[in-house]
Amino acid sequence: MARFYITTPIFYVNDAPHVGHAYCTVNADALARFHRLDGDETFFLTGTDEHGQKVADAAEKNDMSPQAWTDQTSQRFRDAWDGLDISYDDFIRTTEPRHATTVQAFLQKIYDNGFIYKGTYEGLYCVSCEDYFVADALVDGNCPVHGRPVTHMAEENWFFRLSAFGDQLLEYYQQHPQFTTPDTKRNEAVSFIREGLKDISITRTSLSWGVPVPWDSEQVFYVWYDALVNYLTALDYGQSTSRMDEWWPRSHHLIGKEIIRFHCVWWPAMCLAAGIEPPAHVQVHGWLLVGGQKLSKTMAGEGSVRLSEIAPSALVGEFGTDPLRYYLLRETALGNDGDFSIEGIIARYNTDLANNLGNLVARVAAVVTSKCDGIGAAPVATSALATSATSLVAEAHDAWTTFAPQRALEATWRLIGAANSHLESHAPWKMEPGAEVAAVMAEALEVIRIVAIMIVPAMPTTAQEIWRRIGMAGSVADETWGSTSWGGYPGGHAVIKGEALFPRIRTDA
RNA sequence: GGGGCCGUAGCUCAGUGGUUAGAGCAGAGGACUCAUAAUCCUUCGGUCGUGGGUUCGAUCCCCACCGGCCCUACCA
Repeated sequence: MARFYITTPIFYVNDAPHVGHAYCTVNADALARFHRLDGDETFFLTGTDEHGQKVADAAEKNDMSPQAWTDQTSQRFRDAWDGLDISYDDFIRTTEPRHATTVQAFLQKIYDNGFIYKGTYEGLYCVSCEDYFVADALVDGNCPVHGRPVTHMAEENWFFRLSAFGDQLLEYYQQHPQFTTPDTKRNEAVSFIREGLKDISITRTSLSWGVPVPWDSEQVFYVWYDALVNYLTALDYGQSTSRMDEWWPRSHHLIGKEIIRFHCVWWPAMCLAAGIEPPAHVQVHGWLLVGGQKLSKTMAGEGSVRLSEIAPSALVGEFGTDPLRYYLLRETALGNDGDFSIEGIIARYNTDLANNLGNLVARVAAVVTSKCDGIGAAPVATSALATSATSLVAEAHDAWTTFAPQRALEATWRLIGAANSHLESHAPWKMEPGAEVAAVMAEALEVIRIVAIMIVPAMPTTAQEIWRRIGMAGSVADETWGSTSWGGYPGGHAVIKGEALFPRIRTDA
């Protein structure tokens, strides 16, 4: 049994869920749904990151306990994901007891292995940022963000001996060329390692909202060292080995490009230090940009649009869940930055969904109704359309398995185009009712059946509705990718002529 | 400051050391009328950021520059 374990980063609860979070999570979800469809046993993990000073402060400001605050803010992500049909198998919160247990077990192991030592952490600290800066990052000796003086701070912390892992990491990269994709991101990670790694402070004494260090009750783990471990918490690390054995070798982390260093350098080093294999694969994605602006809250944003303040629910309300999912998956190649715009969503919606897919389903249903008494027939075994379908299905499959939803959908839409073209060249609406028109429509219906299966990862609700309309029983999600083979449409079923799947959005107003 | 990524048709992007650089959308023309003024066919359109270099030959390799961006101890 093949397995597929996919994760998103856990999102910081102080942020409201926004389009950037949705982009990552929808991609992970589509990949998870594809692998389930393809017969893999699949485990899809997401969650929220809930420790750290900023969370503690926000809770205080809202006159709540940190736990109550995070209960509330974490829920916003679950709500957002419900609205986007995210099929996560587990939702982890770093404040859960199971997570503290795992973090402690994992870091205790690294400590026992001799890779953690006590040192003094000093640095230049900006009170406004609550953050440290290296001297080079300062502007005229002041904080680059606030332009205010920084203070020299020092505290005794526990350090992780990252410097000891440079060679091992490079070797790991060499032996696992697919560890980080795409290649450009892999190169970034490798060149960072080649520059030389410094030990890093992994604990803090100045706050209490964190996971306690098991061998030093005065300290808690710094949030990143707590957060990364979530990928193991969900596999019962430290409790039992069975889930680790099953899933960890098939792990895929989907992350944004800004956290490459944590996932592609620190995290594999920590795993090595703890005596486990690094994750199997880190897939890096880019950012959605609007007018060249990053989708982020920290943008100074002089008059710029801040898409980070657009809630996914607002877009779902306007365009629907499946169209938004489709747009996020189709518009941008995973790994590249992409443009985000309302105009872009509308363009995808109107051309791909309304004109191509929706209209195909509508015109086929109309002709079957008027010329075939509403009953579809089974397709012939071989034809030009069958040949295209077979090769496009293979192309889409290859794209999905290589983390390229954009290419997969592009291939899927070429098949939709082939069906529209097929109808044009045969003009069944000119034919008299009979075997000839039934045969033409049977091929079109077969393509629609295949497409319904192919879009399950991207648009699960639409897939099911199309499935129903061509008279298929049961749930399309229970099909397998293998059932996209030509010839599966049984014939003899009533085809349903329904409302437009995707009513065109008028923009001329 | 250091490291890295990117800059290809109006727009969004593919792409390769070698005859005429591709796709989708937008635009133009035609066909059709089953369908959501949808669809199908054809077509216009690029000195591949700038300047050098390597090469028989570069959009693709090297260097510099310009422009956009990411990382440089907690927001995809």
